[in-house]
Amino acid sequence: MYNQLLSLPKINQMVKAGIKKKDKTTEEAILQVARKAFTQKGLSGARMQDIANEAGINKALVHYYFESKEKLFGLIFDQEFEKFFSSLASLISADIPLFEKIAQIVSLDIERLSQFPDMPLFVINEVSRNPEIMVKRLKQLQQKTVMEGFQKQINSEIKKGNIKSISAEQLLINIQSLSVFPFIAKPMLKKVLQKTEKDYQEMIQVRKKELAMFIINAIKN
Amino acid sequence: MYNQLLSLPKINQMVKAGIKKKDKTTEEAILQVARKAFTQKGLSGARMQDIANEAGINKALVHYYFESKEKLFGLIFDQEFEKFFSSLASLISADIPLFEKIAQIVSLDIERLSQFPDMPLFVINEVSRNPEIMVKRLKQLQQKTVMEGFQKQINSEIKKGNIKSISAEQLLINIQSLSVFPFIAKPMLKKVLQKTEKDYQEMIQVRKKELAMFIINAIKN
DNA sequence: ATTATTTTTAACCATTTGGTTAAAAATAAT
DNA sequence: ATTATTTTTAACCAAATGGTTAAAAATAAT
Repeated sequence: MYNQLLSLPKINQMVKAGIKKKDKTTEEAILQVARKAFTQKGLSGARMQDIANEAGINKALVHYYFESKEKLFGLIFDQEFEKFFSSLASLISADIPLFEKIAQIVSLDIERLSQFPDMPLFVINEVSRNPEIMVKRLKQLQQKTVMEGFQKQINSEIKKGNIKSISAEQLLINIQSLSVFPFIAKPMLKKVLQKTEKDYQEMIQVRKKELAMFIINAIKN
Repeated sequence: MYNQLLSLPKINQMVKAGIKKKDKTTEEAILQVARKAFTQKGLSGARMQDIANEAGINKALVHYYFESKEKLFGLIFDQEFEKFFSSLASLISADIPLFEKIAQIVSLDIERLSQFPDMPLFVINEVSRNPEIMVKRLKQLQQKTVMEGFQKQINSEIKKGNIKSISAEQLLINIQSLSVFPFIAKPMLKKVLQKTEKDYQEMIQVRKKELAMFIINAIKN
């Protein structure tokens, strides 16, 4: 890494991209095991040495590719944060009937959470530990417009007498609570409810079917 | 601490308790700052030196009173875990009408969570990191009987046609999700919804009023 | 007052941790 | 083939970390 400006693997590979097929294996192997380490153990719990070992490489190589633990963590966090909110904003803004929208949000949430079960606790944790981490990531996500649009849709349904009075915020928090919490609290709930992994996943599948109706019933007149 | 069997401060003070008024200040000061450190930073993020500093004492004194980081952590975890589940089990088993029970659970939850906002994320985190930690704590909590009783009450309401079909488990998960999640995700939700601390607390108060009705509406016929 | 006991501290210690360096190995460019 | 460049490693390093020890200070017992 003696040419700091031009030779950083990432920049280099970006430049090279398209010209020759990139050998991403090392860099991607690191990212893969780093994601696992950070999402499972958090920033302070993860160890650079463990990441190197599990990637089957020297620790210095991790620094060669990603400079510091914080930088590597930042990349992982960005990606997981993206997973948390991606497609949610556009769904909330979508021009579809409210009840259908609720069903789609729940469905999307549970699919996404089944695919990335460690993601929500990781994101919530690191934001709790360091709220500033969100600031730069939230810029493009123009939530104001999104929420205002959603509130309008809800107000319209209230006025029509289709649903009870509720704020867009509270409804959204309710939907996310009901979707996300069972994944965040999974290890605890598993023990408390004395469920096997299979049992728990079946329970989640039942939720996927019932949750939308539960929410719709809660607000409909 | 040269008399390992008899002189450990805790044992000693227990023996002395009642005879002369105990000077618990040091031990309690440690517990107080340790709770803050562990609940905010987790087991791996908390530092014994920080705990000593914030308690205004030498680090060796922390070990004198609590032996090791793990032991100290264990004490804190037990207490926070207790907060999480205490009074919930008895409320679930209480012989009161279902809708009233739901309202009381929600009310209890939100009061408890307002008082100990760091507790749920802490417990969930540490259980996620090390699920075995729950095993010993869960023995006395004979959940089976509790859940069976609750299911009977629900089945009875279903049979009477008062509520829609739902399992005790799913209903309980729903209640806890809706109560706990806004506290766990507070820093994130605060940023996303662009709320000040005051705004957020007001939002929680609104929830406290509306949540029980939301749940009851969701299940009632 | 003297002794025994408990509490507190300063100074250490071994290990872990994130990070660096210089050189070697592998690959690409000429 | 030779040189330049990139990738990888072994060996370090300084700081941090959980923990220990021996002695001092404070308190209690006699």
